[in-house]
Amino acid sequence: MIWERPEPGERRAVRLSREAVTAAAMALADAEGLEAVSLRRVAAALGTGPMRLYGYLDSKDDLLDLMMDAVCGEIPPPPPGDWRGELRAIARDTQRTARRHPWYVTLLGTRQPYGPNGLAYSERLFAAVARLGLPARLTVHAVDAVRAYIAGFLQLELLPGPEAEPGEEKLAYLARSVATGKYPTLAWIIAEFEAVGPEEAFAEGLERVLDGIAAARPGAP
Amino acid sequence: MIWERPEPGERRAVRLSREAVTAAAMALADAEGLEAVSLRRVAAALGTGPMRLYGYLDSKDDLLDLMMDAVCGEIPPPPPGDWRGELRAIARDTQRTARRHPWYVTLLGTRQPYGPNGLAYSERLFAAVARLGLPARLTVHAVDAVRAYIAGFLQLELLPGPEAEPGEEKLAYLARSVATGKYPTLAWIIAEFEAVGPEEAFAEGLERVLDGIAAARPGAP
DNA sequence: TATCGTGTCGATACGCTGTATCGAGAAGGG
DNA sequence: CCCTTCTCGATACAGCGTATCGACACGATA
Repeated sequence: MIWERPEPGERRAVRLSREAVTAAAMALADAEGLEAVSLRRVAAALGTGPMRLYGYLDSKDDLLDLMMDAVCGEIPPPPPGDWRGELRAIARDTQRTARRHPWYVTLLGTRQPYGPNGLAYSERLFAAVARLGLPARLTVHAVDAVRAYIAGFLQLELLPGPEAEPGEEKLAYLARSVATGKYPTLAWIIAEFEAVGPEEAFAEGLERVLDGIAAARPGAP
Repeated sequence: MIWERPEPGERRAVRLSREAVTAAAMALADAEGLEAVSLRRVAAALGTGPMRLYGYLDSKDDLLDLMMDAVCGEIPPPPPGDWRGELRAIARDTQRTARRHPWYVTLLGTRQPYGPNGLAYSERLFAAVARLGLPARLTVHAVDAVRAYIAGFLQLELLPGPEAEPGEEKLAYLARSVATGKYPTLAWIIAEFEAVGPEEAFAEGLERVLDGIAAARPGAP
C-alpha cells in the first residue's frame, strides 16, 4: 500500500550520534532499569529502527561500554588535597553517581572501564594513592583494595536488601530463618541492619580500608 | 505418525529434584559460562523439555538462587582460630571457590545470598568479626567492609583484564591510550599490572582491610 | 475390577531479544 | 543525466522465558 511507504525525501530524517544513542540508552536505564535497555527500545526512543544503531555500534556490548564510560565522566575529579581526602571525595562522589544510575553498579561488575573517562577515573585513584609514596607494587595493592571496596559496597548496597519496599516478605523470611537459632551471630546483629544508613556505613568501612593503607607505609611486605 | 508418539508407560521417565536441576545448571555454567544457562539447555541436559523444570522452580531466578546457594555451600567453614585467621581463611576459600565457578562472582553482584548456605556463610563472617568484641554497629561496618572487599576484588579479578589471552588487542589499546600522556600515574604503574599475581594481590589488599578493622578497636566513632 | 478425579508432563505458542542479510533509495561525482 | 557508493531499515532467524492447555499415568473410590 502506498500509504505506508515513506514519501521520498523523508528518509534522511535526523543525523544521530554515539552521544545521542548513549543518552537515550541511559535515560531508558534510569527510568526502567538496565534490563529494559534493548536495541529495539533505544532505537524506538530515537524514532527509528534497531538496525539504525549498527551504524554507530558494532554490538550491544559497545552500547554498554559507552554507557559505562559516560557515567565515569559524571564522577567529578576530587579537589586537590592529601591522599586520604582525595580518596574520600572520589569514593563519595562515586557513591552519589551510582545512586543516580543504579545500573552503573551492574556494569561495574561486568566490564572494565577502559574508555577515556574510565581511564581518567583510574588515573585519579592512582594519583591519590601515589601521594603516599609507597613503592609501585604496594600502590597497586592499595588501589585494588579501595576499588574493590567501592565496587563491592555499592554492589551490596544497591542489591534489593531486606529493607527494600516489597521486601516485607523477604524480611519476614529472614526473620523466620534466623529464628531457627542456626545463625546466632546474625540474630544478634540483625537489628542493626536497618539502623545504619548506607551513607554512613559506606564512609565507615572506607575509613577501615584507608586506615589499613596508612598502616602499610613504613616497610610492610 | 504413531512412531513419534511415545509408547504408553514411557512417560514417567525419571524423577528429578531441585538438586539434580541445580547440578545440571552448574555443570553447564562451569563449562560454557552463565549466559549458556537457559531453561531449555538445562532441561535438555536432563533429557527433558523446558517446562518440566517449572515443577521444581517458579522462574529462572529461582534457579540462579539455587546455584548461588549451592556455591555458598562449597565454601568450607574456617578452622577455629582468632578473628583475623578466620577471616583470612574465609576470604581465601571464597576466592578458591570463585575460581572454580567464575559465574558465582556474577551472581554475587546480582542477588542476595539468602539461602541456608548463604546465611551460614554470613554467620561465619559475623562470628569471626564478633570475636573482636566491637559494639554491634562497628561489627556490621567491619563485616560490610570485608564482604565488600571480597566481592569487589573477585569481580575485578574475574573481569577479562588486560592480561586476558585474546586481550592482546585490548592491551595494545591500553598502551596506546597511556602513551597519550593523559594518564601519567597509570603509565608509571602499568608495568606492575602483570607482575602481581591475583592470589597475592587479594591477600595483600585483605590485610589492609583487616588492619583497618583492627585499628577500630579502641574507641573509634 | 472398573471408573473417576488428580496431578504431572511437555507440545505449542507468544512476545521478546540480538543481529545477519539484503533490497530500496538518497547523495555525490563524472 | 546517469552511475556509483553509501546509508537506511524491513524482513528474517534462532534463541530466550514462560502462559496455556490437552493428554496421559497414577491413586483412590465404587
